[in-house]
Formats: sequence, structure tokens, C-alpha cells
Amino acid sequence: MKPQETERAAGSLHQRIVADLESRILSGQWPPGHRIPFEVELSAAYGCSRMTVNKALGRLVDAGLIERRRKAGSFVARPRSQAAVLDIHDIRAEVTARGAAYRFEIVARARRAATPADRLRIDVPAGAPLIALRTLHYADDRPFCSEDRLISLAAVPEAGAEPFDALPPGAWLVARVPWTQAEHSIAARAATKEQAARLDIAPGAPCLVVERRTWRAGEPVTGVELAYPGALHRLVARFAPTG
Amino acid sequence: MKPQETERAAGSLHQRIVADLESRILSGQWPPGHRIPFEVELSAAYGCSRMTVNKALGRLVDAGLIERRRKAGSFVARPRSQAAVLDIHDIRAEVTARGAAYRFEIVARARRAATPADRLRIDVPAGAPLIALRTLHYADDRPFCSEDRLISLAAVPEAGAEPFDALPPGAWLVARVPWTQAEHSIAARAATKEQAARLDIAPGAPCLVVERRTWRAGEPVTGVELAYPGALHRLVARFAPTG
DNA sequence: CGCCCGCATATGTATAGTCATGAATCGGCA
DNA sequence: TGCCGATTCATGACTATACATATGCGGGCG
Repeated sequence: MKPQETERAAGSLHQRIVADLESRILSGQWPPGHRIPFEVELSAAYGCSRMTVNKALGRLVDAGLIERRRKAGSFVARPRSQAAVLDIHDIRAEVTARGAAYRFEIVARARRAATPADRLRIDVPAGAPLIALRTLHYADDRPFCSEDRLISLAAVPEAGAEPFDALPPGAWLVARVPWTQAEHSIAARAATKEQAARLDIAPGAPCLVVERRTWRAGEPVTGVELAYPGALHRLVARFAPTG
Repeated sequence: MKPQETERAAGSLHQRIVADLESRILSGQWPPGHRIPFEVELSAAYGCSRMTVNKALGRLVDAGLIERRRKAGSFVARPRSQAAVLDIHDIRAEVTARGAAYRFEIVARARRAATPADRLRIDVPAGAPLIALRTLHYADDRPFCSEDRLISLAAVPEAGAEPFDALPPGAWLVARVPWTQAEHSIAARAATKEQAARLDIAPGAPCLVVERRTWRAGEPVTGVELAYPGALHRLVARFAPTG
């Protein structure tokens, strides 16, 4: 069977098979728990080798759409928890995307040993050396986001000497430190008096607060709290097909 | 080369290769833009066939860790926007996970043709038949979340006759309608007077508002707004290695 | 000097076949 | 009848091979 004979529609053959099976599952034609045809049956149906079907089914497993059990066959997975993929953009990109001019300002900077309060935000050992930064991000000279960040000097020693005058701390870190793990927590909170003053909103006004803790190969790198005025900002996520 | 000779550690050979390359990329040993060895070199290094390496590299492409160009080679991708995977749990699961008793109540229900206001929340044509539901979710008899939902009867005709007495509308829909696309928007908003009354919080208190719009094969299915008292709830996301 | 063609090369896709693994099933034995 | 072991079978993993495709690069020609 030459590949050319079947390669219309959606690129390669196994992609076509993936798309086809996917549509049958997502359309409900094959409900959760349904046993899909065996590899040999599919390879006969599509007129290709078993490896090609196998590759397609492997992708569907990765996508969480099917589960496979030896001897028993392949089954449409029952969706468990829905998942959404949240794009965490660079703050500069967010601001410029809405057509505003971006500017940031480091309003406070300190070097200190980790206090118990710090250790709630970054899981370094007590007394570990940290850089604490408070940054204000502006969109067209209006406060857009207040950032409170701790950086572990053990993980990023060069942060101690960095003036952060060209890049804000977040972008600087992303460009420098590849990270393997991050944990995000999103909440709505009333602005404290200080936050309100910094963000130029009323005290008690709702803020979207994003907390992020980041590790690199198990070692804590940074912990940050971003507070956005609720009226200004929303996070957008798209669906992830994970079942 | 027999598969048995190398299959210790992490399962299959191509999984081991994936994990190995992944760690080199995430550790920074291979920075973004770095050209990784050619398939033939890797297959020689791991003592396996090119197909096995190809499979592993294919996975890394899917994961967004590398980019591949014909003739040129494979390169470590430069991270663009960070991505976080947000698990959207069933509300019942959320409530019971914190050890509380779950209960829900449909407080309003209407069948109507889509109004312009409705069409901001679900992109059906004007006048399309809808079911509008307002649901209150309780944790241990305390209001946990207020849900405002529109369901397109064109997409889910059986929703018209469904009493929603056993399952809340969200869970009922998930069990019934497989969906292909969803869009989430997360914001912090002050509770309106009505929301505050329903949620038993002070008017103006911050709420975490999640809006979700769902399509099935391009057809709008449902639009929902979930309002959580800010003090009660936070969304947690984990990092996704997607660059 | 510059442009274009063609070759070398690395990836992309697909095939056929082999061996391993684990689970369902059937048959035999108690 | 009930249980246990052997068989069978579908998936899982991998190899060797083949051909398609695109592209970077260098040589040749205008």
C-alpha cells in the first residue's frame, strides 16, 4: 500500500486515523467504555499496517481519549476531571497585547535570610538567603499589577547582583532559569490598604491574586504573588483534551 | 540489540530516552536553541534503531520541548508562554475533597428564546431555545458556589425534560455530552447584591468568577458562570512542560 | 559576482516481521 | 463443581528497511 494513495484530507495517514477516531469519540458515536476495533481490524479498515494504527492509538492514549488493556482491547476512556490549559503570559506581553505602553518599576528590594513568613511562599530552609522584590507593572502609566517576589539566591546566585533595570524579574528569571515544576494558585482577594494604594484602587476592591512557586529539579527557585485589580484583568484558558 | 539489555529504570527504551533528553533540556544543560544530536547519533548512543529514537523525539515535539526541521536537525524549543494545567473538578468532588457534605439546589429554572444578554454567554443564534438554570452548591449547608447556566436545547434537547434532581447540571452535562472545545475565563469581581445574598457574604466582597463556554463539534452547548466567595476558594494549577 | 541547480543529508512516514507481556479463556484434574 | 495451569490472543516494544520530502550547501554556469 503506497502512502500516496490515501494521503488526502489531513496530512499523514496516522494523523488521519487519529482525527477519525477522535471525531467518533468526541461525537459520542463511541461512548465512554466502548471497545474500539482491534488493531488488526483497524489496519484492515484503513488499509495500512498495524504499526501505523498502533502509532495512532498511542497518540490517543497520550491524549487521554482511550485506555488500552492487553488482550482485552482498547476502550474509550471515561472523562474524569476536565482540564484547562492556562497560558501564563509575560506581563509585558499582556500589557502590549491590549495596546498599552508597558513600564515597570522596582519599588522595593531587599536581601535577607528567609523568615518564617517567607517560607510560606517559597519552600527554602529557614535562614536561606533570599532576594525580595516588589515590582509595579504599569499599562499606560496606570498600575496594572503588583508583584511580590522572593528569589532563592542558592538557586540563582546572579540575582544578587542583577539591577533588574532592563527586564522585570519574571522575564529575567524565565530567560535565565529553566524550570521543571511550578505550582499556581488563583484566588480572589480584597485589596489590602497597601495594595490598594499601590494599584490606585479602593481598599477592599476585589483583586485577582496569582501565586506561583517554581522549582528547578526539586530546588526552589522563586515564589511570587501577582495581584491584579479585578476590574482590569482576567485569565483565559482553553480546553485541554485530557480526559 | 535486545530490548531486555537496557530496560531497567524507566520502563521502555523510548520512555527512557524521552526522560533522559527531557532532563537535559529542563536542567539547562541543553539551552533553548541548542541542536540536539541527530537521530542516527542518538540511536548509536542508546544502542537502538532510529525508529525508537524517532518515537521518543516525536513525543518531545508533542510536549513542545523540541522543534524539528528537516535537514537542519532538532533543536531545543525556546519557551514562549508558560502554560499551566488547571484541573476543573466537579464541584461535588471539590466539596467532598475538603471533607464537607455536598448538596445542591436549583433555585431558578426557565425556558426561553436567547436574548441578546444570553448571547454574550453562549454563542447561539438570536432566539435559539435555551434552558436557563440557577443552581446553588452547598458545602455543609454553607453556600459554596453560585452557578448561572444556559444550555442550548438545539445541542441537548433532553435537557428540556431533565429535572436535575439527582445530578447537578454540570455533572449531568459532562456525563451526557462529550465536548470538543471549551473556553474559560477567570476573574475577580465584587459580589452583586443578589449574589451576596445567595452566597451569604457581604455585598461587594470579592468573588472568584469562572466563566466557561463549551462547544461540541463547533456547536455551542452550554455557557456557565460560577461565582465562588473569594475567601472560600482557590484554583490550583500545576505546571505543564509545554514551551 | 551572483544566482540557480542539484546533491547530500536529516527528518517524516510507512511496512513487515519478531519477540515479549499480560490477561482472558478453556480444559483438565481433583 | 471448583480451581489451577496451559493456551491463546491482543497489545507493546523494537528492528531493519524503504522511500518521500525539504533544505542547506556547494559547485557550476551565466
